[in-house]
Amino acid sequence: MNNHPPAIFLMGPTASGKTGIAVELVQHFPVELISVDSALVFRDMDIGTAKPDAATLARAPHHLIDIVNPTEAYSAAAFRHDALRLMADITARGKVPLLVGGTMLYFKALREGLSPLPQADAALRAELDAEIAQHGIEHLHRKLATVDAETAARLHATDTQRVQRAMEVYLLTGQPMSALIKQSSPLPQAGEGPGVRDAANLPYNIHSIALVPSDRAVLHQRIATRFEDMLQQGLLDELKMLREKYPLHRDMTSMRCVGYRQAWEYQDGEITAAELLEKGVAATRQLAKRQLTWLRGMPENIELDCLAPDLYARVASGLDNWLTK
RNA sequence: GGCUCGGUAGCUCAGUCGGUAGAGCAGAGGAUUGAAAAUCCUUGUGUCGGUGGUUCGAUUCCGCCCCGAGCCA
Repeated sequence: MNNHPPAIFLMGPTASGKTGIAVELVQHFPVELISVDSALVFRDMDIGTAKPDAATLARAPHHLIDIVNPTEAYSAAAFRHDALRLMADITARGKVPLLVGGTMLYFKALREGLSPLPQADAALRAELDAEIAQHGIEHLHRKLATVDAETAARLHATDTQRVQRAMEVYLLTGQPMSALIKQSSPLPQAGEGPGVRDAANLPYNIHSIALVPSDRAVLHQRIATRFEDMLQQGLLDELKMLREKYPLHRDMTSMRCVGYRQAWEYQDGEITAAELLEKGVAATRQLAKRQLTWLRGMPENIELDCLAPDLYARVASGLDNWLTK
């Protein structure tokens, strides 16, 4: 091992029970929680994001929850910055940072680092949006190919978000994104083990736990029940309140969140109540699937079945062994 | 009880002028560098309701039966 301080990752798909485990851990271990969740960052978005309630948060405070308005943008880079600062603070207090959440890109950005690319530029994105609306994304992809053939080849011509981002990077820096990435190369080279990677990019010893369901159908059932509960708890009222309180637009990041997007479509009369339920549940299942795909590609994880009745005991004993080692 | 229209992939449906069928959605797998709960890629064998008949060959035409919806009694 090395002399780096300890930190814990607790990852899992939506509805896998991460929060419950984290809240329990905080009462038995000297840990402080950092949320790794791109939706929990938004203030006033509580029901649809399954945010822990006030009583739970009082008992088990989470960093990086309720830190931006739904009209604002957050990002993987902002997360990495915030998380590194918090991890240092927590460590200085003699506690162990416990990073819990389901936004796997954030975990990856934290663990492996990010290339020094420019941050998003709202004005430029608006210009590119207009160009895409007028000429189509394939046109922008062809344009990208003339200035950054390598990135254009890597990206599918219909991947609006990535093609636009690659063009944004080029226009902001005058250099192709592919070249900028190579210059910095913070990502691990072939042959490097995870230990080397961690040490190089994240100066902590990581105990990384992945909660994965042994039976997908059971997770799907949980997801359906949970979405029904959200509707009962007033997801639609919450969205109504949000739309009154903030100048929201449906293509803002916050309003693309699972549940809110479908609720918005319902409120605008585009889908029926039955479709809202069906689409909301399906979108949540698809989110869980993508999260599980990420986890499969992270071999350094300790995998535990999130459906196991003694899940907390398993997590706790593993943690106990690791911390006292 | 009579008439009409339906019964095709998990769901909603298209289609085959007779040569055993295909879309959307869902599902599954994958990608993932400042929007990531985003964005995108790949993936469709199912007694074509059942059973007889006509035919070289029926999911397709005909008869009967079953199920559903509607109308008339």
